[in-house]
Amino acid sequence: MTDETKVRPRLRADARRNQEQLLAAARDVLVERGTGAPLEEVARRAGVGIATLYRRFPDRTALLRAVVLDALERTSAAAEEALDAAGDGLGALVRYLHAALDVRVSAVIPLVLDRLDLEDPDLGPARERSAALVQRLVDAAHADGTLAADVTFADVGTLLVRLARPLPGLPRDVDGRLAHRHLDLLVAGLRPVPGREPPGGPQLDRVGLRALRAADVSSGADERG
Amino acid sequence: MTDETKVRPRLRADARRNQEQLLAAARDVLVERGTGAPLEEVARRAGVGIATLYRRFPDRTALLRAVVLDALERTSAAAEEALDAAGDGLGALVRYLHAALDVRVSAVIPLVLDRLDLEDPDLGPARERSAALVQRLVDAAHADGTLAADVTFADVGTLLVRLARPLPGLPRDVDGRLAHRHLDLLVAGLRPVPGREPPGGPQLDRVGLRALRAADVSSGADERG
DNA sequence: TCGTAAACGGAGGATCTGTCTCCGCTAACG
DNA sequence: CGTTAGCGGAGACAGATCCTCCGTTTACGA
Repeated sequence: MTDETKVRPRLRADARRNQEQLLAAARDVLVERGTGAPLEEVARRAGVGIATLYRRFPDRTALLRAVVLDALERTSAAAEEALDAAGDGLGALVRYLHAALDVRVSAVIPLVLDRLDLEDPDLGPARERSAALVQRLVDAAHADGTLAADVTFADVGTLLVRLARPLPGLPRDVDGRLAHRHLDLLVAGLRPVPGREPPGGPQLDRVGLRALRAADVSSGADERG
Repeated sequence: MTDETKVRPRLRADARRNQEQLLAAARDVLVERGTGAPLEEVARRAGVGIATLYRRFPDRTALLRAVVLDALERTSAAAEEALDAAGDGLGALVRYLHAALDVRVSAVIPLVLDRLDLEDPDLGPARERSAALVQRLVDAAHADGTLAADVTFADVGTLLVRLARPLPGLPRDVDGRLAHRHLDLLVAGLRPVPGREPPGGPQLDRVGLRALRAADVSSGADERG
């Protein structure tokens, strides 16, 4: 096994370091500039030549896949942690949301929906797993009555996207802290409030949300703030 | 005066119509694709030839300016309406926020911060006026105790941006209705909640927010979802 | 109804932007 | 200290976008 792993997959130390920096840079650039961002920008932010990027990731799709996979793994880990932790259902959900905010890309997965085949053998299961974990968090919070019954999986997911996307024009650290702050504010709105009339608009579960996305073929998704 | 106005500024009926459609299309495209979006897309969505766009707006900057100016006027009007309406402070503020959501562009001003000089003779005052009106809404809501004291002008403004930016991958009408729904949910978090511990993160007023933006020179803002 | 000037649309050349490869140089690792 | 994995960046290529020019269409006053 030592031999086995040594044979080829073992990268030279600098190569491994560069690969990680590329992934991190790609994560940031993806969130800030969208899926169409110049790869040279990714390389620059990673402090690496453009050739090094292409050496590791043969094309844009490969890079995006790697970023998304990484993000899914991280958010799944965060969700599991939240499920294990003691506390009420909403507490766990919010704990997860805070963690997911830090993994900025988690929120960004919808951005790549139309560029990547999410049903492929790697991504599909990872995505499924992540979604199932969040679903469990939502269910648990519904079950113990700490999450309002009319707040759905889709609400949680899309609210996370809204919070996680960077606000243009703000320094990154301020933006990040504001996101957590706004999540704190939002929490009160997720609790059941006795007399409140239910929120309007589409009340979508996981399936409903996915169906809508599949249906939407139009509109190139690239943004350019 | 009839003569006066007739002399030149009077556009032919079709020209005026086209101009309005261009503005509307530009608004949408700007929000969805950012400031770098192809102008041909704007023309196409407006149902107009590219030459017509260039005839009305000599360059990208002129078009962006027109869009922003229009947005500022609309949101100012909405704010005034909200101030006039009966009801408590938070009610008025929320009423304004719902209206501003529909003028999607509110979300757009931060996008153009680095492309446009917001201090210029047209934009500066319009922006000032709009901000002052929102400030009054916030102050009034603080004054009558319906808005939590630790929720600031900057929170309101940036939350609006978060809500107004379209979620990629969703049909437009669903996206819009979800935004209103999420605003409904958020409202509970804006109310003063007796025992609650204050939200963390930067508590910025209008001046503080603007200062941060001015400081931030880096990062091209274009997105490409 | 008709004439005229305003307005329109879109083809297409110029330009800009980003992709991705090739190859000489650098530095890990044994 | 030699070998070779790995690096960086110039630059040819491809595609997208800009923006003008000009023949055609249309609003509107007479």
